[in-house]
Amino acid sequence: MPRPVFLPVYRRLLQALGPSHWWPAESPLEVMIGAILTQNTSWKNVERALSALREATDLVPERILSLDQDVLAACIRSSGYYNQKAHRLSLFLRWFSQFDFDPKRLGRHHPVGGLRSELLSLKGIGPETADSILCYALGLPYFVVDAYTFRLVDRLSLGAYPGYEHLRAAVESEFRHEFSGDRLVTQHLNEFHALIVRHGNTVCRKRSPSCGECSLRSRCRSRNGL
DNA sequence: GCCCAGGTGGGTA
DNA sequence: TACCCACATGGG
Repeated sequence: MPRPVFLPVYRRLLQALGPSHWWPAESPLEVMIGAILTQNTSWKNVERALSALREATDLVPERILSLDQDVLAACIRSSGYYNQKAHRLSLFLRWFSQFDFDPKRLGRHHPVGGLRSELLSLKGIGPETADSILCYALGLPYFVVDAYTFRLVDRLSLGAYPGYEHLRAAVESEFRHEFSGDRLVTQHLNEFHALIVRHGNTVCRKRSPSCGECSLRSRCRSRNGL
């Protein structure tokens, strides 16, 4: 096993920011819906959309599916790309209905790795959305790579990872080696992604020559945070 | 007015 | 494989 590069960053972020208790949602289904709505969109706008959708349907999946497409789109308008996302959300929920909207049943049904492939086969579910669902809704050991993660790897010169899957595999491999058991690995992968997002969109958002708040200060400089 | 935000899919060379 | 573009709102 080569020298770890992500674990030191993880520990510094955790020490600087404290635990995250992610994902910000009340149920696995809400995590799944939020994961679709937050595609290329700020979380603030997603919260508005979730509130409107909750108002209209109580986030009961059958009720969401019973809405007309244009009504659903109107509910989630604030999250942007509302026509596209209304369609994606319907496709996803229709697929999820075969498991009676039961996350546990969904987790049990598939062999290792099979569930991820099946999620990726759904229109509108790409790698980041799939891994968000796997990690934060289902509690499975997958690391979520996002724009912040690529930026962090770049700013801190953590190495060359050509593409999403390479970076995900590298982080997961390091964490699997460090922590034992899926439960613990999941917990730390969950926390690492959460810390990266929190660091990216709060602490280091401002255009400053260094980040005085976190332990990445010496290298933490960029157009946009990290 | 301009840039960006916890992406994804489709088209073209 | 590597780019390009559409999709769209709301905040700084």
